[in-house]
Amino acid sequence: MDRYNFKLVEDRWQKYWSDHKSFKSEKNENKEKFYCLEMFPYPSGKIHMGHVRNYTIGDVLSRYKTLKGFNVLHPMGWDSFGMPAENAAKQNNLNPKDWTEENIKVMKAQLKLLGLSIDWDREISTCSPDYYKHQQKIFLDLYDKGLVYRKESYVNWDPVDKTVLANEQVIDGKGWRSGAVVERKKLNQWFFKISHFSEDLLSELNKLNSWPNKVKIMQKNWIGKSFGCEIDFKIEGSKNVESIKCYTTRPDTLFGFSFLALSVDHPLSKNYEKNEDFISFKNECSKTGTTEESIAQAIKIGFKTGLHAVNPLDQTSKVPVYFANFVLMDYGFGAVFGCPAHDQRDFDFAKKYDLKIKTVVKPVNKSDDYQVQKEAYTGTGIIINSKFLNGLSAPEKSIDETIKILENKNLGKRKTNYRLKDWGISRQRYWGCPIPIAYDENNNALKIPETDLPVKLPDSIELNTSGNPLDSQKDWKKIKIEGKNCTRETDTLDTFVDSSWYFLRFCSAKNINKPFEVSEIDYWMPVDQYIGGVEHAILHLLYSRFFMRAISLDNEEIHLKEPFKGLFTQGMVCHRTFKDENKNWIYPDDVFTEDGKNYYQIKNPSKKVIIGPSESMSKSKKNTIDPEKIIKLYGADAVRLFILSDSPPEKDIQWSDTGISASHKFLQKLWVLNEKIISNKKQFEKFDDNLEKFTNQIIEKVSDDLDRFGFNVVVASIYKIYTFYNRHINKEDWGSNFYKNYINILKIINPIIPHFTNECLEKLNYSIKNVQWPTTDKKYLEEETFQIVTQVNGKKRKVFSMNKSIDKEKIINDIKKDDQIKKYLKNKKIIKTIYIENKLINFIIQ
RNA sequence: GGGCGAAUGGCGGAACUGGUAGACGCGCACGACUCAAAAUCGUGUUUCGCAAGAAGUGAGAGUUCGAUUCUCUCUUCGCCCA
Repeated sequence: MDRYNFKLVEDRWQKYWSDHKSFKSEKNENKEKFYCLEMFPYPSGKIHMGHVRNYTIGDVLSRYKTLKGFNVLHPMGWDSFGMPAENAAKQNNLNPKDWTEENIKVMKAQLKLLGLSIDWDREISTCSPDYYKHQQKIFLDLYDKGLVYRKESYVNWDPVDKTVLANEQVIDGKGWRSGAVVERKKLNQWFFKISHFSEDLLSELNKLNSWPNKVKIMQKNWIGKSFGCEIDFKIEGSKNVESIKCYTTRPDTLFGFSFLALSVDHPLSKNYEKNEDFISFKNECSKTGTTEESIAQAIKIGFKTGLHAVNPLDQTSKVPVYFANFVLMDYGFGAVFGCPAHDQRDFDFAKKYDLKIKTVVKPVNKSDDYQVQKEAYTGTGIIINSKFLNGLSAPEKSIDETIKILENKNLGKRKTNYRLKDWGISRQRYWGCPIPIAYDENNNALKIPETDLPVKLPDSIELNTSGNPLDSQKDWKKIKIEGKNCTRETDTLDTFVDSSWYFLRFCSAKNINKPFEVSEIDYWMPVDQYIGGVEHAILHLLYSRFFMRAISLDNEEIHLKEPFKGLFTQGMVCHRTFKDENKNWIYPDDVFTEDGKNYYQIKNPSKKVIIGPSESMSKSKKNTIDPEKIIKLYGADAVRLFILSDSPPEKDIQWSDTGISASHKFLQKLWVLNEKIISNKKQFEKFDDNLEKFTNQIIEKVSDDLDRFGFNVVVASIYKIYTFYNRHINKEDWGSNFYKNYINILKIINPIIPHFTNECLEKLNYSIKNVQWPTTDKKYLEEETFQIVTQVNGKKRKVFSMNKSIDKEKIINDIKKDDQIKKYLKNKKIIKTIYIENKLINFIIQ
């Protein structure tokens, strides 16, 4: 008997799949399709355990659906533009393209080691001109539809490196590389008008029944629909400004109005352009970053204009107008009315500049002379100190009432607002998709003619320049459009653009003329099951939903709004962390243990290791496990089995050495079982009912569990199957139905351990071509006997086995006569008998 | 601060619509094989109790014949937003 040689078996089947193009997918109108997609990876160098988990889940589902008779599309590609390539290239003096392509080669080989059922003929890479030329075409289409525009906007500026930073490169308000305090800088940038679809993106969330609720709620909050009021404030003290428009969600607190705050970019700032105090104030403001968080945390500062705003509900009340660093031009009208008593930010500002704090909402249980003290009161309550609004319950009634009054007096207008801002897509980087635009001498934007696409990135480039590398490419920048000398746009597209339509490209990955073929999209889209990390719950998914709408807008052929019908977000892979006595992180590979409790450094066995909590695997904490190493040690099937077992896929999983080795050992046991079964030469004649029943029931259970992503429970069933069959073959007669059932078992566990089961099936001379998921016979799914749980006053006392044919009266009478039950019923009056068919009986006694 | 979610043996977790809590795995214990160890196989394993039995799903209440499951309050933890 041979031991199971996973290396040999896995190599063999991977070669077989590759040679036979087993996972090649083609449109077939006669077959129901299933588009299974996992979020494609960034080619960072090596795959990590998160990828292993993500792609194993998708692979099991794809293989399951294939067996169920679906025409499955399961593609893979590379999200290959982005900063890491540019950074790596800078550090090692390489070309980002070479770095990226090398990584793709390595990672592709690693993915193949996992035995994934991917149609590699549809492989795409977003950094390839074959991909991004179509993206440039889509960009121009959206431009024509009016969904792309250019405006001045802030970026994070590193004043030392003289470069634009992404939000994640700003750490505690400082540049990640230089450590310099990041400033705000205004640049002309391109935007997608995602706000055009705000309402639709929000309301259609309801229809996504197969999305996790959590993700839908996150998107809803991100879009942030609010109902409020647009108010015109009369301005006194200025010759050229009569009024200022302002948006608020809390007009009901207008009587607590004590200042008007404007963004430094508010049109009114033009009047102060030459005021030196204002200029230095504006400079001060620019030292705050651009994220909402940094603005919220920054110390509130203001610049007093000397103007006054009149309270529309009380003309006698006039309050000062300030410019303030916490007001953004992007939200509302770049002006907010300050009500310090009921907004913490306004409260802080009022305290600092000694402004009036007037309480206008009191908690329900407080008296009318309630006063806000140390902090703003933002809860619900009753309106006070507000003349005709007094007594209204806030906010539910008061907001509506106030808006009505303002509208009647022509002082304001009801308005819906969205937090969702347009999507800024310009990036001042080299390694991204060039924006297909050029500018004429007057700085008018012109589209690059379609015949000139793709706008290719120059191959050789000096990356260690300050600012955007493309900007210093003098020759590349020059272009003639309609005979006019123009200069190319040197910004590239946000990499989120690349991933916003790749699922469409997979449908016609090799079409060189078009981004996609409509007939292919009609057949394959939408993605039936999308699988990925919850970290993309907002941006990537929202952008993709936007793209689908943008492409469908005014499109006669495509009318799809939602790209992903089903969504599944898997949990992270965690591992315990190790530190040495100096609190430096240590790799798990560099420690050892003998008792599983105390760990020591391999290089220094006398040094004890400090064990930290289990956290999601990350390079910075050095708690990563290299999948390739593990696959080589235990085999892909063992890794697949382990990564699916124990934890439900939506929750975090703990990586453990004992766990993976248990999976590996289990496969060895399963192999021994299979060898015993293969070597049997006996003929069996008696049909085995029990075997038939077990197998039918477990097939049904595994199907149900796979349908609801219960992979951990499926793995438990596999262990049960082993125990059952291992016992069963000790019997003299295995049953005439033995091999049929055993083959069905191999089929249902095939999605999880495909190499192993294919090998077993082949050894049984069973053709692995066109394998179908086994069907079950109802006859064997139901038991003729059932267990009836007998309770007395709700407490379990005894379990009886009964035949289903016996009627209720007889069952109750028989049970009452049972000695053990009699004990509890003796001298007691039965008040009530609760009988649940085939399940339970409960006697209620005094 | 707001939103969402979670809490079950020594550990990871199971329990579809309220109906036998602890499936399955890890760990542990005992036994078999072995000169011995590893590996492997077998048996057991919520707690208390010799037992009959009792208690038990983060804490406290509630609805119900019956609650891990439904409702309310609280505690702790996680994620997201600020």
